[in-house]
Amino acid sequence: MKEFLRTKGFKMTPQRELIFRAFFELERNVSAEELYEKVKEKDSSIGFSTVWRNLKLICKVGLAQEINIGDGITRYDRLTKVPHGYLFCLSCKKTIEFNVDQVVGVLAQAATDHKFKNKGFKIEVQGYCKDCQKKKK
Amino acid sequence: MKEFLRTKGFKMTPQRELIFRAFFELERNVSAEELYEKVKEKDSSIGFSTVWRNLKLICKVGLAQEINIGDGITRYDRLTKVPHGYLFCLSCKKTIEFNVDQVVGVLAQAATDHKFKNKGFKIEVQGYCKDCQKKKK
DNA sequence: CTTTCTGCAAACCCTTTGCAGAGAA
DNA sequence: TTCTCTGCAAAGGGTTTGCAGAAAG
Repeated sequence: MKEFLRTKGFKMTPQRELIFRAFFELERNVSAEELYEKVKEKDSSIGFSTVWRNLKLICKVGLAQEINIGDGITRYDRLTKVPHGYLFCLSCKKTIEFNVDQVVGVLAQAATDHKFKNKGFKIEVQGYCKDCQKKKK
Repeated sequence: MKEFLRTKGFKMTPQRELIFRAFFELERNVSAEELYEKVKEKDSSIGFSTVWRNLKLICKVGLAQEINIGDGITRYDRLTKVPHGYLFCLSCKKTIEFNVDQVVGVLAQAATDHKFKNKGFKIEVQGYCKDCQKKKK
């Protein structure tokens, strides 16, 4: 990781490492605020902007992606295999990734049909996850 | 339209009518700010919050949908046939709708596979539209 | 009359940025 | 030493809301 960052022109610092670890250890997407809270448990002196800037950095080097459901909060999700869709739970805000191989072809075709230069997909299914459906009952 | 709103418990006013007209006459999505500018041309006394609240109202009654590409600006797009995908131009911010009949089945299946209660899709292809590609040259 | 709507101004709240000092390389 | 990084605090900037008066039904 340290090497990876170096090749991109960034340095490694204790805070950075802490933030990266916390982010990648989580199995769900997080907002800057959430990750900040999580990281503060281990280093209470860390600043919010440091977390925020590192989240942006993670996106910049291509390891995560911002997602936005329109509630005004930007969340960050790990970018693994590309591309993939999300099942976004409107209740707990967790995302479940799913394969979209069968879909991208259709979308790429739609882009081509309109002479549109494709730069990326965002495929989202909003609803309620298994767990949240149970809780509501 | 007036009748439609009445059945939902809302009143019709001159401002409301002006805003609705302006919104539906536009062929592209708009931000609250953009629609406000547009509406002010016809009635300069109208307030921004009136426009904003009516845009929310249009969404509430199911005639439009908020879209969000992550630039911090909420845009509103007419909801015609359902559902449909967007080609979203990162340069001019316009959206081009396209048919997603072939895709929704796959997404619905993904939802079912995860016991996820589907409440809506958001299918977006980000990139550059025909016109903006030309301008860049 | 009663309830919703409007316009203004201020409050909100998450996101960004400026800066000076600290820390990597 | 040089350049990036951090923490704090303040600025930004779109989104919401409170309120009193106006208007619809």
